[in-house]
Amino acid sequence: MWQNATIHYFCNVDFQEFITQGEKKYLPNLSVDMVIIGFHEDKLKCLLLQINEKWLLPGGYILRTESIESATVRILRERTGLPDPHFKFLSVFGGPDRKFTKEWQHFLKSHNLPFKEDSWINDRFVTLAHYSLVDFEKTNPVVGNLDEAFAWFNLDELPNMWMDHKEIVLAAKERLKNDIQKEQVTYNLLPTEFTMPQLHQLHQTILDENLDRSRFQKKMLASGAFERLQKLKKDSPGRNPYKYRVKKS
Amino acid sequence: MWQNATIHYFCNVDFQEFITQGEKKYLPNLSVDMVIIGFHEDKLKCLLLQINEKWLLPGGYILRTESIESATVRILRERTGLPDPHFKFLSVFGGPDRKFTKEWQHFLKSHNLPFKEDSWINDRFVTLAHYSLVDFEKTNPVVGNLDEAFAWFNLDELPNMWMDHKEIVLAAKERLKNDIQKEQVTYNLLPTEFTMPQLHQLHQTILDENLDRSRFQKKMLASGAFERLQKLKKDSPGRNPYKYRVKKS
DNA sequence: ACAAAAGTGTTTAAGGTACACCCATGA
DNA sequence: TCATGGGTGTACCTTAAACACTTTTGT
Repeated sequence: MWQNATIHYFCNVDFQEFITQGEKKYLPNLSVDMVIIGFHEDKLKCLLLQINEKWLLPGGYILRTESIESATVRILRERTGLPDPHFKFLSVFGGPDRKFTKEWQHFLKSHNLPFKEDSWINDRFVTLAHYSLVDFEKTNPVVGNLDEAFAWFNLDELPNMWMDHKEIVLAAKERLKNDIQKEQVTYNLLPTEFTMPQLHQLHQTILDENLDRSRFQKKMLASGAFERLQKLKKDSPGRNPYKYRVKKS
Repeated sequence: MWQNATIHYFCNVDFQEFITQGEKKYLPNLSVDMVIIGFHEDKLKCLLLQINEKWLLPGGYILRTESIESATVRILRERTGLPDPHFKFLSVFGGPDRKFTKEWQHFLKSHNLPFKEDSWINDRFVTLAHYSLVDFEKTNPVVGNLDEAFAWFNLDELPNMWMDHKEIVLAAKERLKNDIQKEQVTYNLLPTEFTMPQLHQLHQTILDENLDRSRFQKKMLASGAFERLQKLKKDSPGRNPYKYRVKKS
């Protein structure tokens, strides 16, 4: 179901500081959540973190001194190890009942920590959801202070998740379908050197439909966005495909 | 430069309540701003409010008990009188220095009210910018408690505005260009019954380019989104155009 | 030799573009 | 009857779609 799940050794001291200092350090009632999407074995994968059985999106809060973009980059770097991660704004989620009171209560109980109803983390949160397309192979996920593990989930086999986090993932999935048609952004999901069959498969997976191989190739090449490199040596039967790279303009 | 400018009689009592109660009533550090766009005399117009010489977007704060959508609708209704206004999320603006300290200080000074540096309205604000397309003729703008006047400005002749509000308007203008191509949303800018030449002119104005008359008409009719009504009686020379209405499906 | 995989070509349909033509109306 | 504005038609080009064909590779 997931790979590279990592055990996390929870630190009470860090958490206490998070609770007591957070209210001053961060903008209240506002969070950033990241749908981090990778592509592996012909499937779209989403990076999730585990807290108390349930899973949630990587995310965080906005320092009073930083912009939303800075916060997003900071959070992404912390969780993926990527120095210059791709990301794009997705949507705002902010219903009046969007509170994580129960989740935090459960978490604190399981760690024998005192629960305070009026703590800032129990207040209503408006979240700025983003999505990030990453190269699965280059991504080295790291859990946060509170997380027990991380895992890559298939986008169509999501686990039990916090609050509306599953809804956010599905919104990102739909958004990708729209964005892929126009923007080059999608190539972040592949290594810098890739073959047309790989790109073809990626598009088919994202759009969840079969695309004519011939037309796809011609369309991509006609766009002029790629440069052809040497051929790839395969072990499997069949012709060796060319490798391509996104043209740097 | 503007029309229907309305004098506002400022009420100290209302403002005091706004300052003292606002911190409890509203989500802190978060606002909603609206780019309200109308179409009049072949020009796109934007509804702005005046406070102390400078102009700003209609906007407001989010009640702790309401969703962002509710807040947006509430603010729109208050300012336009429209019962069921169109709106669409535009973008988040939230740089670390996005504070209106100077503007409020100026405002308070001019009304002989005490200025408090640590008031919640002087803190950093992340704003959720939306745009709304309205029928110019049906819109009855109403100023807010603090505003001196309202006015419709041409989108390409914007006045001196608060902070990044001009940037937000220009973002909406660009966004319209993208949205008009796919969505029927744009017809909110016209009366329910309109002619093809009117729609043609609207599209040309939004896209800021000439569109082939013949092709435009055929494309619109081929979309099947419109139903033809009786002809319009004109006083000017030339053939009488048909009126159309968006098909209710 | 054969199957599998990758690359290219061909035919047809649909839609975009530019422009020409025709119709209705007021002065 | 002429200028003006509105509606429709046509020829040309580009792109989409479906499918066929060819080349390269491992077995």
